[in-house]
Amino acid sequence: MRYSRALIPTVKEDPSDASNVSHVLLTRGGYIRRVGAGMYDFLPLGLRVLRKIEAVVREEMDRAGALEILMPALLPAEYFKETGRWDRFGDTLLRLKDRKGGEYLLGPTHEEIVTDIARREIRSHRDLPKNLYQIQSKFRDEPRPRGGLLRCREFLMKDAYSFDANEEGAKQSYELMRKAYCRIFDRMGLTYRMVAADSGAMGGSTSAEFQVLADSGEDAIVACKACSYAANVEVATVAAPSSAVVGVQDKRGEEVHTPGHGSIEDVTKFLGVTPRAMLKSLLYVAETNVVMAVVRGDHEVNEIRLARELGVSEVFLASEADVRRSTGAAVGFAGPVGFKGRIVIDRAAAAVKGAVTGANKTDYHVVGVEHGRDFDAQVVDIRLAMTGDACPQCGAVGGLVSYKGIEAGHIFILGTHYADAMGATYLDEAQKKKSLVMGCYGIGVSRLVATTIEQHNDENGIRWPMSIAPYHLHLVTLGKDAPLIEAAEDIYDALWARGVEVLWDDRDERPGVKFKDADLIGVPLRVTIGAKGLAAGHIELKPRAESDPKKAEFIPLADAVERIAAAVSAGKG
RNA sequence: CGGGGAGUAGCACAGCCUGGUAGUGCGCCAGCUUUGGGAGCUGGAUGUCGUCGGUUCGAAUCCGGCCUCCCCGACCA
Repeated sequence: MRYSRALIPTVKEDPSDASNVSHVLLTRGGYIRRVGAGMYDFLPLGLRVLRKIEAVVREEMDRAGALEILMPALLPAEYFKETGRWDRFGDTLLRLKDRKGGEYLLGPTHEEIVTDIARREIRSHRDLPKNLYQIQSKFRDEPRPRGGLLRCREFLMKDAYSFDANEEGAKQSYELMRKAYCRIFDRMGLTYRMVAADSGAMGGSTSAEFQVLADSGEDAIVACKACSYAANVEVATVAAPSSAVVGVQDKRGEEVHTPGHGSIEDVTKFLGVTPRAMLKSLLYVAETNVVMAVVRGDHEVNEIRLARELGVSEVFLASEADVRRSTGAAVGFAGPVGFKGRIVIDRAAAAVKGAVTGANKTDYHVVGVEHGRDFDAQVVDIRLAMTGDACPQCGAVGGLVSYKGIEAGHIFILGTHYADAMGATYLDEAQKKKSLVMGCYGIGVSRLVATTIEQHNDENGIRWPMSIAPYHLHLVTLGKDAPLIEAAEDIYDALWARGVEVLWDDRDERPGVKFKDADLIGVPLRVTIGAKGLAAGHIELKPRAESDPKKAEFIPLADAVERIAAAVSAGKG
């Protein structure tokens, strides 16, 4: 593609509405434009990247034996009513009506539709296993779209659904997908972790998230340095504390005046104790009851684990009014000693001797408190795992490390939930009717465009991995003399003939403009042809990853095509 | 849904407090000069000031309703 004929509207200034790197660079590099909240145009460059990612995903899905189909994005409501998700999905579902008042939705995911295919077309155990997938636009009325392509209301997703005769078969299908997913993310050059995750409300028995590590990620995960353990903090467990933390020993249950010091940070400074020696008491509303959750001062409550321990589906942090009502004190002064109500305490907090905690009296704390001696509470595992914690799997002390991740893929074994709800059955060898056992496997294709940039960028722009770059090579010509243009045309044609996708900046622009745009766009290899070099019989090759412009490699004109083609195929991996 | 912020030229923003008919930079167009890391000079084009209503002789500016967008939180296969 000749730049002069392309549509690559690069922008010098950061767009005002972009808050993360990928959104800024995709906009500045002329890849995407915002149409509305959570809706984007893919301009030519953006679409090329999207198609490259699709191609990688498609190749690996096909390699794993999955069969590509295409289901509609516009769906009749009846299918979602059949499984109850018409109601359960709530406001996230984009609903619409046709001229006759019939109810429809834009598909947020396609379990119902694919299960309908299965119940109509799969009848015998001989038809199994099957794995059907599609790459299709999905629609979700997100409460808050954000991050450019990272969280959209319309986005492109690859969703696959496996059908097996039994749980054992489903596990094999799941394992195939797990391997395919690893291949996909490896090929894209991403640094990621496969983590244990919350199976969600859909009743999945086995599931894993593929989290691409990036500081801008919305998900928190922990992984062990010493073994394979990795989990979303929502489900991560922590090895029980091996030794007690000792705080203030010479006092027992003494009240101290701590005027205006309600936060852990304030109190530790004011009293000269460490956060580890404090008990942080948080009040939660579980259904209609107020429950106190106590964790160590340097720990955070894992609300998902807390809800499970309490046997409810979710918990909410109590309002200021609820806190005052149940403790008789302002927020910041709650404590387990003398608290009237249910108390649960994290194992680590229960092991603190001589702790400092709130006195349930505004502006007062108690010093020298101990679980079991000064108050009673149910001991549970309710804290968020964090860097430095012991690994729950191998026990390595300080083995866990926290990361931020972007969820790029999620694989589940669903069991017979949908098959049961929709009557998707098959006949086994004994002619017995049985429910199909399903799995589902998603990859956020459009999200991956942004996710990759979150991991591959520098101060000058994007640095695409070769496998999904919009072009393999960015050819920059400096000058417009006939011999130079002819040399460029020869190389350009020869490279395309060799399968190298070349973007040729043939614009009548100053060198600085061309170099800046090249860095911003982020094509992995750059070749510069200048008058001086050409006179000396060479061109210049520089990888985008090399930030020092002086490190460019000079290549004799005669070897150029061969060398570049080799560099491209090497980069393709 | 709670809290905060913003809608003025293609983009980024100033002007608003203290009402008098719109400006800067980038980009765009033309010319001259320039040409290895976002050039210089000269000239030029471009605005329903988000929208509806109110106050006023007069509204980008003051007041009210609505819409949209962004950020933090909540939410989230």
